[in-house]
Amino acid sequence: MGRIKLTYGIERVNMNEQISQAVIRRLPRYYRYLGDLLSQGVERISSNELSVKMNSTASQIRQDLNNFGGFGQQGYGYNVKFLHEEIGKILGLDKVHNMIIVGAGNLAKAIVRYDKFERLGFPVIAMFDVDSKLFGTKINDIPIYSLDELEEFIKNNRVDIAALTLPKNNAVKTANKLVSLGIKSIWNFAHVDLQFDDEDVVVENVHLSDSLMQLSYNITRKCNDE
Amino acid sequence: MGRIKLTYGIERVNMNEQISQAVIRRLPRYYRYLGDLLSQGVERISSNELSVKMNSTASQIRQDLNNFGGFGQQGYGYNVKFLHEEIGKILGLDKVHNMIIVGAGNLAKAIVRYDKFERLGFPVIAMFDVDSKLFGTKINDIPIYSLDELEEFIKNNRVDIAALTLPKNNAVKTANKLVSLGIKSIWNFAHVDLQFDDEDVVVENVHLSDSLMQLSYNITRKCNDE
DNA sequence: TAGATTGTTAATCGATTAACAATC
DNA sequence: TAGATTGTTAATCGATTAACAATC
Repeated sequence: MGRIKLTYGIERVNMNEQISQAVIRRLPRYYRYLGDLLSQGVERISSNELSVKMNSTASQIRQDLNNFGGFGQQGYGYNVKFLHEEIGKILGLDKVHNMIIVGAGNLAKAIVRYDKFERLGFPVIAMFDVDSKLFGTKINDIPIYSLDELEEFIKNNRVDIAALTLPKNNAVKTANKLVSLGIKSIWNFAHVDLQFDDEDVVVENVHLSDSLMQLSYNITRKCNDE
Repeated sequence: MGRIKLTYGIERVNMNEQISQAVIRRLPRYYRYLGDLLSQGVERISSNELSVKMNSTASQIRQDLNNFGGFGQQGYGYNVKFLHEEIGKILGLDKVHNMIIVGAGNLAKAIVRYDKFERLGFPVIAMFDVDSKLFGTKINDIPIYSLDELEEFIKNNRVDIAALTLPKNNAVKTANKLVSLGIKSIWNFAHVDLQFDDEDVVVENVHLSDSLMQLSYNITRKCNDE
């Protein structure tokens, strides 16, 4: 089911065509829902059934998926296991991405102790901080080094992602240092938008306080509605 | 500057008109940039100057702001302090929102220890967990109670927001319980999309692994580009 | 006043939804 | 085969950008 379409699908994929961020934002969500279906033992699903579960539309799901290829089969729908795997590949989850965390505070601790990321293929291999009291200690078996050791570490280890969990004022400086050392992707939790001239560097900004303010806006709006 | 327009602006505001989520998502960002300008001592700014700083367009900024009123002045631009305050009000930051955290794990610890949220008007007033070893202990002076005490606590204290930082499998059940106890807004970190029939309940889902997968997609895409 | 910049309308662009022929 | 459901084109909707008269 769908296997034969795979080759066809893959051939159709044109990674150079720009795919909208709106679509990309939805991919992890598809992945999650398909994972849930998989663990429930569901074998196949139609775009319509999935749209009901996801509070979306069948049209949107088919459009989104067809950006990457034809993963379904007329009259049948989509094979859950196959589609889950394919979206995983699109998201790069078939590869391991080594991660370091810069700034060994509470958020870093939360990330390193949360096994979900490791299971998805994003193991934390080291943490860095400026606080000398932390040097040599470990959290969840992951060592904390001095920021001064960053360069050497990056030389000797493959680092795919650097998570930045440090105060706003140090974030830009540290991010620039990371990029100058060859880091190509940054998962930024500092409350500042990072941007780089280098087109090769990708950044994902996570602003928890922005999220909280959005919630607050919606609370406020509800109160003012009749 | 702009003061006179204020009354006019406020009168124009129609909270019942639906404002798009795209606009709302940008509000905290405006608030942040204006806050930075404020602390830099900048007094006025034009939509064009701001658009350069924010990597946006002057048109979009003016359109966004005019959803809520006319905050600027022709020939002058926007008064930074005034606009910052006004956006703060729109976001509900002029009020205090008491927050509880359900699930006293590492992420909860990170939130409660991060003073930024308190400064924005979102103090954590209590935490709850199922682990009896934690009952009666405190983190950052905030007490941890048993989940069984939730009902009584909510009766005796004003709780505006409940942050959910617990495993996926307990999240839905706990969220339903919270809503049944009268909680109207949930900041959800569990890896599941929460939804409620009750229109009054607002939810903000924060999916860190979705964010990480988005980053991963962009890494993968870069590699495949020529 | 002249210059600058807003608020706002109109034009464009892109994303979502609808429809349906293709096909399993 | 008949029924179901995709892949894909066309229509619609909404969001962004451009333009400009209003006005400080």
